Amino acid sequence: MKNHLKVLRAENNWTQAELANQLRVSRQTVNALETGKFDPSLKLAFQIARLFRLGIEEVFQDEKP
Amino acid sequence: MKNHLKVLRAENNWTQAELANQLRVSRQTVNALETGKFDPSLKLAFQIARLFRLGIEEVFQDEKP
DNA sequence: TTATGAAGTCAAGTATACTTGACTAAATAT
DNA sequence: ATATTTAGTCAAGTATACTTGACTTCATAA
Repeated sequence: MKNHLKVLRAENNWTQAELANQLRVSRQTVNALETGKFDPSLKLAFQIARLFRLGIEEVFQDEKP
Repeated sequence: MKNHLKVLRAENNWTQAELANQLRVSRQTVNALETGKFDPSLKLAFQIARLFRLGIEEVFQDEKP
């Protein structure tokens, strides 16, 4: 699963900690998502898409569908 | 998180086992999703949306956004 | 009536998402 | 030169997604 989180965050000039606060997850979770350690839950994916006012498919893309 | 899985499956006249096979998950997982026991992973949500040729937001809806 | 298929559920186990706390390294500010 | 901020990472723990195997109940078929 690919995501554009790092780019979207950069566009908003947010630190990982600031993004984490808005999503109500830990800074380490944001870092792990950006560095591809794991994929978010569906719930968190919804929150992220909502925050950036995008569709889930715009933020996340299935690599091997 | 709400989902329309049961309706979508019914529209296709599939059993839970048949749907599970296509999604490559267990029958119990499909049942648990339909009966609201838990939400799918983002990966599985993508697979489900893909199978029914819908967007993720059309199949799943965040209850308390 | 008996058998079979489908849905629902439970227990116990494994895998993955997410947490807290701590530490390093690099960049930036003082 | 020193202090602070940010990103990245690790370990250990908790929460949730998903598995297998078994069992019950209901509906329909033989």
